[in-house]
Amino acid sequence: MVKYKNEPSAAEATLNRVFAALADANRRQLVHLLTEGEQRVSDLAAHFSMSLVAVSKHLKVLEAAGIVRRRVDGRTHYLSLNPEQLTGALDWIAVYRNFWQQRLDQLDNLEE
Amino acid sequence: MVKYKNEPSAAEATLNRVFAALADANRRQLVHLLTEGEQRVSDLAAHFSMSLVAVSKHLKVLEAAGIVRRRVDGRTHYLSLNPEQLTGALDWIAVYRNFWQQRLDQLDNLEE
DNA sequence: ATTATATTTAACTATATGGTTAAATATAAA
DNA sequence: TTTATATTTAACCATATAGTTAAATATAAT
Repeated sequence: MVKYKNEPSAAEATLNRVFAALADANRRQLVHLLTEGEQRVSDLAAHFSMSLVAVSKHLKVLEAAGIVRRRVDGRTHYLSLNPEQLTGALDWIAVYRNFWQQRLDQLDNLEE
Repeated sequence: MVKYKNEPSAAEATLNRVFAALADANRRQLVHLLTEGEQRVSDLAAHFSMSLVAVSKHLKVLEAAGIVRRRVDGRTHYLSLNPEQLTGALDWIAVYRNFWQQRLDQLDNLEE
């Protein structure tokens, strides 16, 4: 019997952070806003009813997950999207979402 | 200026739950184990070092997110995968992961 | 040098999460 | 009917999360 929870690999820790970052609608909205390009913290915060400090914290969560990047110019912080970081999460989900479809495809191949 | 956080729609609440459910490596492992087919709580728990009660709670989180389904037969609960529930999360990520690639594709189309 | 702007950090609160052990519930077997 | 099995619920603990306001830091403008 193989048991798990041995070592949480770096890849697993990254998946944890990426999925957790996306589990909040405000953060997903931040990702959406950043498709318009690089933006300042206060520009982003203007779209929300919560405080700028709260938005700043959400951006840190996205940054720690590697989903957004920060460029600092003087007192101003510019945030931008790093979409490649979503690849691991996308691939993980795709495997299991497509699970039954893959099985059906395999059956089709056997019948050919 | 359009502000958000007006009403958390049912679709957003579902995405919140699905992403949050996937943000834990033990739960992702449960999903993986369930690709082998319907299994009992105690069968699943045997793969982990944590208690059966803890596994039972993780299964509830996956069930609340709609990722797994439960069939009760007497005292035994059989859990199975509901992969279609991952579609919304997959689609959400795909939009943003493909964001730059789509932009590049659009540029390619203009050059043709 | 003073003031205003951009943002983070600190301190705090409330609630959620992930785990535990003990007890309860439901069903099956002896 | 007594006992064993399968699982959940309850009560609890420690840590994490999401928000707040106030203070600190860094930089730019007057």
